[in-house]
Amino acid sequence: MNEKKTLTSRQAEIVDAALKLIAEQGIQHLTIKNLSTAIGVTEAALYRHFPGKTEIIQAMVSRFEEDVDDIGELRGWTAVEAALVRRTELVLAKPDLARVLFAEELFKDSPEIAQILHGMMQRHHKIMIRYFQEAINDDVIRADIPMDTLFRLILGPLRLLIKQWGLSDGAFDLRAKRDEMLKFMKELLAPKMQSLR
Amino acid sequence: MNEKKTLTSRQAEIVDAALKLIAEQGIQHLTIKNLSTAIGVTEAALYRHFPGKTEIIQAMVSRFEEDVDDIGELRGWTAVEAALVRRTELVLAKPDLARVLFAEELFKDSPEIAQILHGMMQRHHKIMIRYFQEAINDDVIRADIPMDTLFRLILGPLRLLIKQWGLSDGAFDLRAKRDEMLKFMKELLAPKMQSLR
DNA sequence: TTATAGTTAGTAAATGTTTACTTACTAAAC
DNA sequence: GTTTAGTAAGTAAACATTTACTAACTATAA
Repeated sequence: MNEKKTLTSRQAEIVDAALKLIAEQGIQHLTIKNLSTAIGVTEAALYRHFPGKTEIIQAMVSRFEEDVDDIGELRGWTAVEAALVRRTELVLAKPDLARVLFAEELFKDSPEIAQILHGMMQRHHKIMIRYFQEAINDDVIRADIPMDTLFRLILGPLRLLIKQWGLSDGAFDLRAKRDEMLKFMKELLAPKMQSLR
Repeated sequence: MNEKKTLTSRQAEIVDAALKLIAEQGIQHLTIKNLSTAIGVTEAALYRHFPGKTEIIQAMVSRFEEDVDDIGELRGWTAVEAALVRRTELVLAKPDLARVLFAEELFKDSPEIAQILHGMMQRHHKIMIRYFQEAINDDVIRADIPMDTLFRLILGPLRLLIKQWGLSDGAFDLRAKRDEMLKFMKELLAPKMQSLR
């Protein structure tokens, strides 16, 4: 559907700087001036690498997609856990990217970007629901919770955890809290009586 | 600590318009020009009522405080439920305000505003934790989940629910989904054996 | 009662700055 | 000797804010 847009090293550098700018100072400070001085060139130089600001933002958003999906061959609850782990590891590896990832409001302009994000969310939602269904079939989590509610009960806490971590500037151990959360989630969502099999 | 800043009717009108502008078009469109034309006056007229744009945003944020707190005489799990209900009702009653409420990133500028928001969040967190502790003492929810994790398990799903509702432009029944979520939350978080009492 | 002075809430026009973007030129690499 | 990646110096538009002025009230002193 979308062609892979391989970036030159300079383009990647620009996109990284843009990400960092937004993460640290908010989207209001993502200006051509700030971006160019962050890299150490003049404003005009950016236009050698991108046709305009919009395309820079687009390239930035597209970068999200690389990192989000793909859990390998896992399935069921194992896949759910792997997905949540993967997401927190992404946050730890690229905090700038992560801080922007959950801020869908930032891109109210430019319907193109909003649509990319929306598509990503839809896809993610679909995949997670599949894992949930498998986990239910495996009798690992209870079957009486509607899928959308289940999604919120699991992804909501994770998002809040990541947001708190970002706002606190990494003040607590994200991995530890994530593992703790996962442990309780699995226990809480387990079927009432695990007798029959 | 903070003096009550009673707004004139015109000031309130400006703040409302600002809120609406942000909710509908994002903070990028909150300009003096857009704001003034939304109200139907010239740009300069706004400066008769506020010293500058910063103060308008500040007044806007301050307005949140009125609506958030205060659950009355309730306590324990009842108070938790009431707090979550109150929040969704606020979203339903004032969608503009609500959509801005959860967008902390939008106010990275102006440390004053960030501090107001931070203070609000802290206070809210503290109150909720107190209710949780009461609910644990009442043997309504289990005692083995750390408070901060419990907070995320309960508030995370609510935030996600509201965010989804906002992004979907009110496409589903927020009250119904909230009640469903609350029902499952209470059941999931109940102590394992409710025998002794 | 009617001048006088002051306030309130507005305007039109101009300010200086910042925005994204362009043009013309240049040094070096292939 | 042409492509590549940069610069210096600009542009028009949008931005927040200021200025000088005005019309409609309001209180007060003659």
